[in-house]
Amino acid sequence: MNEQNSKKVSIPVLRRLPLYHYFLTDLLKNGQEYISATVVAHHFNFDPITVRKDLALTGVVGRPKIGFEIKLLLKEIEEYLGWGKLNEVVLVGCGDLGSALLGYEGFSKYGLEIIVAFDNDPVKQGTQIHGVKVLPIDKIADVCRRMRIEIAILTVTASAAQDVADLLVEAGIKGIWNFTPTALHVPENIVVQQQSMAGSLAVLINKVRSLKTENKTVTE
Amino acid sequence: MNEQNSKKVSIPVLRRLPLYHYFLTDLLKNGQEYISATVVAHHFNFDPITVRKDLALTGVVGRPKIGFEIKLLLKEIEEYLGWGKLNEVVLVGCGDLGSALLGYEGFSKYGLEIIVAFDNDPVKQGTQIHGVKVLPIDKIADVCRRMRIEIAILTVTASAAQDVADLLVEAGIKGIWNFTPTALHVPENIVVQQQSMAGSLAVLINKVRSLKTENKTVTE
DNA sequence: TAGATTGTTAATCGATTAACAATC
DNA sequence: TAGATTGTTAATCGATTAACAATC
Repeated sequence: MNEQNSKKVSIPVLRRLPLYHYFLTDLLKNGQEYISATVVAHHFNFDPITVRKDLALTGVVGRPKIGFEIKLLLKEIEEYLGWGKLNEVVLVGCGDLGSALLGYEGFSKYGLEIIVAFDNDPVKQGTQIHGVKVLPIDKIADVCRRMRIEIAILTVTASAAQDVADLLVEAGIKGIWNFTPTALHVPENIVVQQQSMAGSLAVLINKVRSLKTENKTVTE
Repeated sequence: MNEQNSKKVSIPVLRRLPLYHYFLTDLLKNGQEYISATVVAHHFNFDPITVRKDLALTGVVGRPKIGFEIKLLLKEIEEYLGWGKLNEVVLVGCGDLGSALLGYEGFSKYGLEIIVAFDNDPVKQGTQIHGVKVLPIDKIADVCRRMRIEIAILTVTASAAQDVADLLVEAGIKGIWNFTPTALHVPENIVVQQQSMAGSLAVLINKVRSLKTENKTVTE
């Protein structure tokens, strides 16, 4: 029944599904029961066909003229993205950004729970930030192995990034969400997800700029 | 000479160029003068052809067997991405995430300067966070128009997002970097860049998972 | 019934990867 | 000179968009 897990999934789809989920949750809260792909598409300014194909991946069958059952859709999106079983992760580096992520309420909605944080500042060690306990860095291997943690969020300084990544790999981590600008070198069977602030910004600046030249060309 | 600005630029390239820039800056600091696309590719685990094509966009000509002049490459990447003229932006919403971004040192390196922040909390108004002055929300239109601000970073709560976006559009903003999970509705000539934390996380979780099933299939 | 919406197969578009001659 | 690396044209791959019959 859940055969689609074995098929390769496209990255753009993985990015869109959480957006749908957030939107549908809101609709359900307001008492709505059904939604058409057309309406979802319009809300996000996506192509309707794209949305229909995305929703088809979840296996939920829609009814012509009526649309998809929201409740079912939410359940299957969660299943598809693996939010069913809470993903327990750790965070390393409790600076400004790390602290902000510890308090980011979106995560719990998205099947993610930060169960412990690490920092090398003795002042922070033993305290709690947004309800998450902070431990010394040298406890990483012990904690991660014992709790079978697979994913770590990396928010240390750029210069410490590679060293900490090495520790995480050593501790059995399988995926690192890298918020530092440092390119990490890890073994082949470890996944690094680069969260490049500068990259996103570059895209935005470019779009705004081409918007302006566009207006110059199209004169009407 | 700078004819490439009129051509459409691919988004993946825009995301990779800042990564190269960061790496090359480091090399230059260490006294290196030339770099080959092959070495850059190896550092980021990219295909060498991809890097060569990306670098070709800047217009810098490499020398076979030697590579590209780093100094020149940095200059042209900055030119290409529009980092020459500092991009002055504002930030709205000084919660945990907003405050963290106000202190994010990476931005200044990337041609971006947050010149003022806004928040509706009277306690924060008039103070400075990481050296950036915090003003009341109702000053947005005034400040943005006077300083000809084009880009805003949105880090308010999900429920306030659309209202603040309306204010920003009214104030003449052309691009919004949206860190909230709310889908913004704006006029056609306004660009919204969605920073979806949940999306990135979904991608990472999926990769880690397919890694495991892969290992199960390939038995050796 | 009529018409909007679904599900699916085909066509387009764009990015990545491959191939190879040119060059220092 | 020999060989690594560049620059460029062609082939592959995958995602988005288009077309259309099926259906409630």
